[in-house]
Amino acid sequence: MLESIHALHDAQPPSAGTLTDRVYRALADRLMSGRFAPGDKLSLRAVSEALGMSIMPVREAVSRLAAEGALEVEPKKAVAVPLMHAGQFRDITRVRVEIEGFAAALACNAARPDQLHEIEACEAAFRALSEQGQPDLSQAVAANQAFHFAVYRAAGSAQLLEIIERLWLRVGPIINLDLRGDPERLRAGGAVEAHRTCLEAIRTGNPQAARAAIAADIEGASRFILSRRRLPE
Amino acid sequence: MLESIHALHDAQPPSAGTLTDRVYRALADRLMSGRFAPGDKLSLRAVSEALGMSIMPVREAVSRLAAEGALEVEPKKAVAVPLMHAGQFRDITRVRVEIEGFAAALACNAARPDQLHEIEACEAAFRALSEQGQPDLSQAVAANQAFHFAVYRAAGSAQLLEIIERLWLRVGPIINLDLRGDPERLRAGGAVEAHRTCLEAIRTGNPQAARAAIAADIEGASRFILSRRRLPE
DNA sequence: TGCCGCAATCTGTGATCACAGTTAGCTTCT
DNA sequence: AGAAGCTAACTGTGATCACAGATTGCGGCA
Repeated sequence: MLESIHALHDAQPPSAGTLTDRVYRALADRLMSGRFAPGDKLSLRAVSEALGMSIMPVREAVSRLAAEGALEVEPKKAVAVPLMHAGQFRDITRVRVEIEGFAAALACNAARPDQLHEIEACEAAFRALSEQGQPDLSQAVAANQAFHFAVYRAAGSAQLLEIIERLWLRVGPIINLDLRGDPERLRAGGAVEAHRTCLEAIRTGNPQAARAAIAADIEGASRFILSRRRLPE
Repeated sequence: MLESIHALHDAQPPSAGTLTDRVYRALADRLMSGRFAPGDKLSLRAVSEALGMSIMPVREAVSRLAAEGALEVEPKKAVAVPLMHAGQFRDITRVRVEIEGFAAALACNAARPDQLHEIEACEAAFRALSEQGQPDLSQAVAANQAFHFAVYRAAGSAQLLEIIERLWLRVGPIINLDLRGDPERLRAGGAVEAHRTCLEAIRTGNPQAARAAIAADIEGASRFILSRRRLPE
């Protein structure tokens, strides 16, 4: 079983909404930021005890995440973070390039000034972290995510944003677990340059360039991960 | 309350999977094909009684659909099919044009011979239905859906297919409820021509044409629905 | 020493019950 | 007759219990 469950209670108390919502956010956050690894198993009872509630809210939250493909639940078997074959990873990468690239292109024409400022701040924060000698990888994961979603939010499409969130829920355990564990990724992947190029494209209103920059970022990370050959098949 | 719930038991017994899965499929099918209208209310207890089970499987299925945005559930209030503002509908249409267009483009290079045959059969079936004097609108809805998903399946991307299914789950109550109630849509929308053009593009391996044809189909239906001004805001 | 098999434990699934907030209809008062 | 206020029924949420299949590890046999 996964010991990190026992740290689930450390989540800040947003206390908003139902218990189910709280469990959902806690699990989703951990999946997206790579604090769960593919193959990790969860137990409804263990999670519910760690969170001090009955299993009812947990099973509903898990059920939602399973519906989104972020968790895998086979009848009578422990729920698990899905394993992903290399082929599936290539497929989801292709889809991300198209969809997240589209969002970046939209952002060029739709970003309000305050949103542009936020994107600039996120870019600067991520670059600052990357240039440190011993980057805090956990912060780097968060900063990278913050930049991407600042861009996607600026696209002004709620539908698109939800779709992208679901994609990240699925690739988070692969992308961010990897990033979290390897300082080299920050340099080799070329993420810093891609972010800078993307920011510049949004600033100057160049949709094709923005799309290309996001595509380069996603494909760079993908190549790096596939080159490790840790994915089955 | 919605009387059509009482007809839920007429679903063919796939009997596969858990009770929750069966309920999920039954509700999803009805949403996607427009047999639920925006604003319709559901009761967990009513559905469970109509299906002859406890409310447990129903609430899990509903919870999944709510996570996908296909149903709306506010605490302590009845579950409802979400209302959609005109602005939201325009947004989702824009996203569908991009994503479903991308799938059609992929299909041009990825469709196997048997998949091309299936697409051809679906196109012919839909055209035959449309050319009848008194088209069976219920069958037309199903035939239209069959054609689109034959194309999207041929794209060979499981990720894309899931995303598109979720989009249809959300627009189904609007698109298909409308189509189901108005014979005029079959003619005015230009769906038959769009399907033929799309089929021809896949046959000849022309991704841009396929993308344009799907875009024309989606936008045609969207224009028709928006012109009715039945959507709030 | 190594492998097979059984049994205890753990898994999610489903039913039933209790509860608090919402809704809607009826009664009652003006 | 009409409107206001109260009550009764209905809503989803959460807890607890029962069950059957999967898993795991221990014990015995070769």
